[in-house]
Amino acid sequence: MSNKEISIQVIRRLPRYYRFLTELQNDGVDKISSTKLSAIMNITASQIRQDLNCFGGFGQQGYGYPVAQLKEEIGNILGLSNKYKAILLGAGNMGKAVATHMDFSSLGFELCGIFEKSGELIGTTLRDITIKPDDEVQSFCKENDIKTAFLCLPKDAVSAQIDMLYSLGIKNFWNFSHYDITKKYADTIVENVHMNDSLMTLCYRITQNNKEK
Amino acid sequence: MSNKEISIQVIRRLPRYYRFLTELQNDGVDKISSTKLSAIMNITASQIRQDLNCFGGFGQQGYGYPVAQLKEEIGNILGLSNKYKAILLGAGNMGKAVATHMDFSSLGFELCGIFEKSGELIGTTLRDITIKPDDEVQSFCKENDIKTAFLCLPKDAVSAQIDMLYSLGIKNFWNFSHYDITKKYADTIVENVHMNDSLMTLCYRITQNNKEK
DNA sequence: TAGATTGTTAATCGATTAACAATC
DNA sequence: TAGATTGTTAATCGATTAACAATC
Repeated sequence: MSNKEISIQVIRRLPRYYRFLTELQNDGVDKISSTKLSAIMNITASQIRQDLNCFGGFGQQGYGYPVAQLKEEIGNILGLSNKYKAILLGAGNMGKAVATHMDFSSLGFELCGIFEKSGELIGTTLRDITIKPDDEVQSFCKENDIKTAFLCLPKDAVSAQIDMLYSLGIKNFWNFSHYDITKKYADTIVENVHMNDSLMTLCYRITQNNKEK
Repeated sequence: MSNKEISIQVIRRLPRYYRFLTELQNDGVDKISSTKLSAIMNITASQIRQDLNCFGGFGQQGYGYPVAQLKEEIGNILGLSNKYKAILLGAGNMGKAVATHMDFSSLGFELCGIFEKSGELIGTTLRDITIKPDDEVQSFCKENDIKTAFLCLPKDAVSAQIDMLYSLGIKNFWNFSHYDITKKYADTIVENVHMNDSLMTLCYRITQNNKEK
């Protein structure tokens, strides 16, 4: 397996390919050329071919790409058939949204536990998972060999918990806070969802657009 | 005002600058050099100077950048002091999280209305806003001159509503669905929050990391 | 075989980094 | 003035696009 580094730009496009291929599959399309796909996805055919060839030759000259197979290949590259055990910290509105919205099993994860700092939420359930108090995180992670945490906590709460999580061997994070995990622990894998940043960007673009008129 | 196009990469870094500057300000720091800031933010000093100079010379040779002033400048560039009126469609878990989590007024927006397709949520309140039924969207937007919508709906629901929203003159979207708004209406401004894609990327990186061992 | 479309190399474009003169 | 640090130009690096030979 040749492990030449794939750029993060390419990786971040894979989910989008996967999504469009799933749609094509559902529409009963069984092959597609890079040119046609490029029209659907609003990117260049060159980029599609370059992207896919980072991982191997999935197409067939003169024919195109087999939709179902390509989708599966991309799923494999992403590792979506894994069941990485994860816990969710924070069962507030964001945690609730994450727990209920995401189809973890088709995204490579299994949500095993949900934790809250205390209060009336403890003991209630989300998606058949009983919310536990924070002070059980440690024992739970050890027992269940948890390596991944979804952090739906405010920044300060993350800051207060991160050392404990790291010491438990949890090094993979899906982070909704603005706490900078990588800065403190360089050997972690962190995907951030920064909703504030996204909304600020929208604000900028609206503001610019208004100026141009 | 010279309007040479600023690259989206630069724009997407502005919220992060803003965040770090806010922190520095809270810590009572009143000036900072690009070199020191680069160490804190884990980027190069060159990039900081290049980024900031897209918008003007905010620094002072031999001294550095005044923290409070620079923060304010970036806030102005982003347009955070605007109060763009927006409605939220979808008061499910994600909509609830968005409505309660985000401090819209410091992000350039004002949340004016929340709408749900019907059911028991209608009439309840979120952040002092009474949730209204979908069929009032049209009249509400006209009365209140709404130009922006936050879409916390599943893809199919967006697909069913987008023409109506567009016809009302709503062209700015904060979109949590995987519906491709820009593809249908090219003259819209859309910021997507694709949580699935983010989690898939995390999955990929974990999978890669496991392989390397 | 002829036509189509990939895989892949080469050219272009743009973003990041380095260097340094300007200047506080 | 000397030291520090910006603003800005130049160099480098990497990503995207174009082109085309390989091949189904």
